[in-house]
Amino acid sequence: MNSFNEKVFAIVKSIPAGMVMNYGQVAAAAGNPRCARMVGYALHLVNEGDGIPWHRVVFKDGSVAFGSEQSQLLKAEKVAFSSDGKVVMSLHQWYGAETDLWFS
DNA sequence: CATGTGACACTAA
DNA sequence: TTTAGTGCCACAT
Repeated sequence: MNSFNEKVFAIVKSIPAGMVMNYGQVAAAAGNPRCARMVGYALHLVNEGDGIPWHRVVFKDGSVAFGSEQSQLLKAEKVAFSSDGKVVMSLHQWYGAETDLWFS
C-alpha cells in the first residue's frame, strides 16, 4: 500500500481553503522530512481530479511550481500574494491539525 | 540490478 | 543576496 502517498493525500486534503503547506512540511507530516520531491511526485500522479487541492502545496519560499494555474486557484481561495507572485506564507502557511495544539 | 529523472530543501561559496 | 552543488526517495527505462 502506498503509505507515503496516502498520507500525502490525506494531509493535502486536510488543508483548509485559503491555507497552504510547503512540500517539506507535507513530507515531514507524511513521514519523510527529507523527501519533499516525493510529495510533488505523488501529487503529480493524482492531480487528475480526485479532489486533492494540490494547488495548496507550494515551495517553502511561497513560490509555486506551476505559476499560472496554481497561483490562480490560490487567488480564488482568497490567498494573499506578494508582488513577486509568491504566497504570503506568514499568513497562510498551515501547520496541520495536530500542530493546532501550539495555539493552546 | 543500475542509471536517469523529478510539483524540493538545505548548505556552501 | 543569488547561484551552484548535494541529498533524498520513488518510479521509468
